[in-house]
Parts: sequence; C-alpha cells; structure tokens
Amino acid sequence: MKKEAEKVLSFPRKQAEEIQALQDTIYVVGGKWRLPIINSICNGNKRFRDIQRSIPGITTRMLSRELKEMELNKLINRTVYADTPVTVEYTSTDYCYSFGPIILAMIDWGKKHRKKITGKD
Amino acid sequence: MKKEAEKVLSFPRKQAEEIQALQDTIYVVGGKWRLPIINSICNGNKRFRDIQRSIPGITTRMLSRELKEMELNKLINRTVYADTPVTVEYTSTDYCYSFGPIILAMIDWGKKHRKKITGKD
DNA sequence: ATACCTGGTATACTCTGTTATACTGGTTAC
DNA sequence: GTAACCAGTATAACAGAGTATACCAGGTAT
Repeated sequence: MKKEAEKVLSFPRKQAEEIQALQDTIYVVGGKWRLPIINSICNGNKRFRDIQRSIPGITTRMLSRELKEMELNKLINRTVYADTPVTVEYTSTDYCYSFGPIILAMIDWGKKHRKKITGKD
Repeated sequence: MKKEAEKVLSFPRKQAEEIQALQDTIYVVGGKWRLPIINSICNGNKRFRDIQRSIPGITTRMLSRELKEMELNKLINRTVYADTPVTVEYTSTDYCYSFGPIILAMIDWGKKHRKKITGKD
C-alpha cells in the first residue's frame, strides 16, 4: 500500500529527471554532424580527409570546427606525426565510446525506416 | 558494456550504409524539441498544456509547430472532443514508439553524464 | 607543368530554428 | 468583475548552425 503511493508520488519526479537527462544529451550531441563524426572515428577513420569522405555532405569548415570542439571536450585525441609530409590522426577516447548505444539505436532506426519507405532492403 | 560497444562500433562493415541510416535518423528527430515531445506524449501526457509543462523551456509556438508536423508525419494522433470547452488530445501512434530505444539510450547517457559531472546521484 | 593530394583557414553569406511578446475567444472559479 | 485556465495564433527579431567558395603551403604522380 505504501509502496504504491510511493511509486505514484515519485512518478512526476522521475519524469522531470528523465526529460532533463534527455535534454542534456540532446545539447551535447545536438547538430547535424557530431554523431556522424563520432561514428566515423570509432569506425576507424583517423585522417581528416578520410573522415570527411566518410560523411556525405560535410564541409571542411564544419568538420574542422567540430573536431576542434570535440578535442577540447576530450571526446577525441589529436596526434600530429612529424614525418614528411606531416600527418594528423584523430582517435576516439573511452568517453567517445559511451555514445555507442545511442548511435547504434539511431542506425537501427534509420535502417528500418528506409526499409519501410523504400519497401526493400 | 564498454567492450561490447567498442567491438560493434569498430566493426568496419557497411560503413556507408550505416552513416546514411544515422543521417536519416538525425534528419527525422533533429532539433531541440522533437524527442522530448515524443517522450512526453509516450509518457502519457495528452493535453497541450500538460505537454508544455512537462518540457522545460519550450514555448507555445514551438510546441504548436512541432505537434503540427508530427501529426502530418503520422507520429501522433490529434483528437478534438466537442465537449464544452473543447478539449484536444494528443496520443502516440505505434510509429512513435519506435523511437523508444533511441530515447532510452539518450536518457541513460544523460543520467550518467550528470552523475559524472556533479559527482552525485 | 599541371593537376591533384594533404590538413586545414578565411570570408561572406543564408537560412531557419528558436525566442520573446502579445493576443484571441471561450470557459470556469472566487 | 476580474483573474486564471484552455488551445493555440500572430508578429517580429535574433543567433548561430550550416553553406559556398576560395585559398595556403608542401608533397606526389603523370
């Protein structure tokens, strides 16, 4: 009996907490490019042009900007190798992998959605 | 948990297909409000003002716009009851529930993130 | 020699998502 | 009578995400 009341009473509080968590996440991964870039790097793309080529539509400007901010936020590591010509490598941090479940859920949705509207695989 | 995501994310197969699926999904659920609104309605909020109250920061204009578009895209049903005063109910379609896994993954990430930066629960 | 590769930066612009504020027309409560 | 609730619409303005295009300096391939 008491358990029941507790559950009911805490329901709105949980809802508020969940919507806040959701809004936090949207704030962090918001925008058109953040998640595709994370996915690309986690998939093994390390070089600027490789990452760019792997994401249809992204411009150098946007990629550059996002990479810079992601490096600041410890989402990725940027390493410069002093060979000639100089090469730059971007690699994912552990933190970066924490977005894995979100990305997988979104890829899954996208595939099903496409299958649904095109009618084929 | 981490190992699992790492393994799956690192798997370099069908990269192009996956990035497209990801971009499709971002296009559909993009923006600041779509996912919170879906979440709110799936949580049982039916009335305009209830939905608005459940999402901190949203304005009537944005909510109105998003609801309209979501109705067009068959994400929600809008039902007007001719009692006096007229009441309007928004309910989720099956299609709407398909975003469940994405929303749950994002709520989960947001909770962990907050715990991490505040240091408490 | 010239055309394209690398890893970006610079400048200028557009677009639209988002905010702010006020308002409508009807209903119910004090 | 006046204040607050409902379900929104109207108007205007803004900020910044995103686009387009060109460019740099060095190296490589034909």
